[in-house]
Amino acid sequence: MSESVFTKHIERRNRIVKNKSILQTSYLPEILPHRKEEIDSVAAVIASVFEGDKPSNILIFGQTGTGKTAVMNFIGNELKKVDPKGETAVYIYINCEVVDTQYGILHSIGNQTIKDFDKRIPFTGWGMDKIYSETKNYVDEQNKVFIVVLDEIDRLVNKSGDDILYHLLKMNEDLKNSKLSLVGISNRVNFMEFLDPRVRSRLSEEKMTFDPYDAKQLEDILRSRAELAFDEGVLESGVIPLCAAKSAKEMGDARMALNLLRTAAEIAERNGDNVVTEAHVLYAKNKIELDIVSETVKALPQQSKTVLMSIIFNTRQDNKTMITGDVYSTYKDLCNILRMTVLTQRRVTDLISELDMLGIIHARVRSFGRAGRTREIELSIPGEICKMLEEDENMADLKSYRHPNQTKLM
DNA sequence: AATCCACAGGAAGCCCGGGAAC
DNA sequence: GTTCCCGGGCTTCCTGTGGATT
Repeated sequence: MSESVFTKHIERRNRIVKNKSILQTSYLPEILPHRKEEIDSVAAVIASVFEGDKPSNILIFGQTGTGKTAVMNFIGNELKKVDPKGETAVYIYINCEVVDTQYGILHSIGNQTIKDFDKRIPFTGWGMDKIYSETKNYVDEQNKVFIVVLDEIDRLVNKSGDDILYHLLKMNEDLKNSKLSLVGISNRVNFMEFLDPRVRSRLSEEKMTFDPYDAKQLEDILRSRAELAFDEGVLESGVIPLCAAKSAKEMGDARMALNLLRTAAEIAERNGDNVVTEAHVLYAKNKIELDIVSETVKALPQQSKTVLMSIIFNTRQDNKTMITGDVYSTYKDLCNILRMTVLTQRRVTDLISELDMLGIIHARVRSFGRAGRTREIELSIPGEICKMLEEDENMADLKSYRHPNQTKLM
C-alpha cells in the first residue's frame, strides 16, 4: 500500500489489539466462564430432542450482560456439532427487538430453514392466515424439532398483545410430525404479568434466572478474551480488575465490561501508546458515559430540547437550582425567538419529568411553604453536553438570548 | 387553626398520523 | 380506496398538597 493519510493510523491500530472482533459483544467464545451450570440446565431440557421428545418451553430471565444470549447461541452451536445437518433439531434465533411483528416472526421461522429459494416466504404480501398455515405446513413436513429462541421476548408483549406467542404455542398443538419448542429471553422479570394466563403457564414450563456476574467473575471473562485479543504485556496489571470492578458496580454487566476494555484499548491506540493503562480505562468510562448522554440529548424531540435549553440558561443565570415557573417563563421566551408553538405549563411539567427520568436533570418536588409547592430543578449533565446542545442547528437563533434578571414577565 | 401559594399530577377528550381491516 | 382503530402528543379542567405565614 502506498503512503496515504491512513498509513500511520493503520500502523498504530495494529499495534495494540491483535483481534478486535474478540472484544465485540457479539463474539461467541469457545468457553463461557461461570456459565457452566446455566448451560447445563438448558442443555438438560433441550437434550430430550435426541429422545424424540419435545423439550419444554423455557423462559430465561436476567439483566443485560448476564450471558443469556451467549448461552443460547452456545447451545445452538453445540446442537450443530451433534447434529451437523440439522436432521433432528433445527435451531432458530430471533431477536424480537429487530423482528417484532407476528408476520416477521413467522417469516423468520420459515426462511431461516427453507433452503429452496423459490419456496421462500415473501417479506410482505401474504395475509396472516396464509403465512401461518404455510409456515405450519412447512414446519410439519420437516418432521423435526424446532427450537425457536425469542430474544428480548418482552418486546412482543406490548406491541401486538401476546397474539404471536399464543399462535406459536398453538402451532405446536396443530403439528402432527414436527415439534416446536420456545425459548424466551427477557431482562424484565415482570413482563409475565402482561401475558394471558394460559400463554404464561405454557411458556414457562421451565424458568431460569441468570444472576449478574460479580467482579471476580467479570475478571475471568475479561481475562479469557484478553488473552486472545492482546499480546502479552500490553495490558497493565490493574486494567482488567478495574474494568471488572467498574462494571460490577453497574449490576455485573459483562457487555459493559467488554465495552470498557475495548474502548480503553482504542483510546490507547489512538494516543499512540503501546500499553493500556488504568488511566485509559477511567478515560474510557467517562467517554462511554458521555456518549450515552449525548446520544440521548441529541435524540430528544425539539420541545424537550427547548425545555432543557431553558434549564441551561437558568443555571447560567447564577441560580444553581430553579423552580418550574422559572423554567416555564424562560421556555416561553425561547419559543418566541425560535418561532415554535408554546406548549402549556401542564405539558411542560411532563417534559420536565421525562428529562428527570432520563437523568439529564434532577427534579424533586419541594414545598416552600407559602411560596408554594413546586419542583426544584437542577441540571445534571456536564458542560460539554450543554455546549453541544447550543451548537444544535435549531438553537442557532438563541446565540443572542439574554436571560432577563426579572424572570416574571407576565 | 386557617390560609394560601405555586404548582403537582389525575382525568377526559381532541387531533393527527399510520397501520390494519374492510 | 375507505374506514376503523390505536397510540402519542397535547390541551382543558380539575383536585390535592406541604408548610410558612397570618
